Amino acid sequence: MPELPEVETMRRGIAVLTGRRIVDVRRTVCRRKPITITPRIDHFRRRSVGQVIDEIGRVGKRIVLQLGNNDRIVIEPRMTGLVLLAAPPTQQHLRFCITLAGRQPRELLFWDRRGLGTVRLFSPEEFTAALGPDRLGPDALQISSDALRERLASSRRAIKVALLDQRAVAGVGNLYASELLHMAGVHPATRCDRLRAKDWPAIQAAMVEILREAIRHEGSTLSDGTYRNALNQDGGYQNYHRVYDREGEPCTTCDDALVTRIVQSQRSTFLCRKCQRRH
DNA sequence: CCCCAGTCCTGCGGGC
DNA sequence: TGCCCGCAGGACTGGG
Repeated sequence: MPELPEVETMRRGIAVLTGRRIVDVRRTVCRRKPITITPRIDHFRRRSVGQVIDEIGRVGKRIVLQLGNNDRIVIEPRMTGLVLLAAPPTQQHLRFCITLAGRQPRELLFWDRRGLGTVRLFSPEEFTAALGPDRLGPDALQISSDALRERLASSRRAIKVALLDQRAVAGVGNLYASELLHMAGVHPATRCDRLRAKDWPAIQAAMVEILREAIRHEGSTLSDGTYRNALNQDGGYQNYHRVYDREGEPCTTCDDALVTRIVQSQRSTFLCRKCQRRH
């Protein structure tokens, strides 16, 4: 569930580790099927121990630790992964630990209940191959409305499905796609090639506003309680959701129609049929 | 090329 | 009450 706002909140939470030196990396004790860590842990350790974390960034829904030797550690939380400085929610789902030299906090933890997340160490070439412009579109907070239109306007896909395509634009996931299309007043099932010219700036502006607000509230912690910030605290944006997971409740904008749930590409989409007309 | 369905994995909640 | 199944939706793969 972590999308751009949750990953950005995690990134800010661990940014205090910038400049620190790695003294160990290890898989933690965990009886479950091990998560994907590449390369093998002994090679991972050999290449990363002794390196300084020069920069802690984000690419789409991934955390990137830039090391002094230009290698990068890329942490991908996927559905249930958390990046933590504090004690994890449970010990049994703790997957990976980076130990740092010097003062507290001394450990960067990766916790993942479902185990779909990954931790990878990339050379500059591997990084470009995996996360470069061929694989990932511009960041959702940076892309212009013209660039968004150019990347999507010829597609016959539904706009909501297209916004989840990380090659088109990076960072939007299932929750915020519904939220931003509600703010933009665009029906999620509208084919991209049938959107009107004014819809693209509306979608881009809503995307930036929704994502920024969600970051300000430190992301959304859903009822399953999985997402937490780096200190294992809940986010707050779930209290401001316009449509997501609110099926049958009145629309917060028109205060008239009820929020509807539809399924697109096997995923739930939420919308208000009055505020988001089809065309 | 474009797009969809299936897969990975776990925990929770609805239904019987 | 207890059990089982389906759903949650990140990214990737294979096939139409």
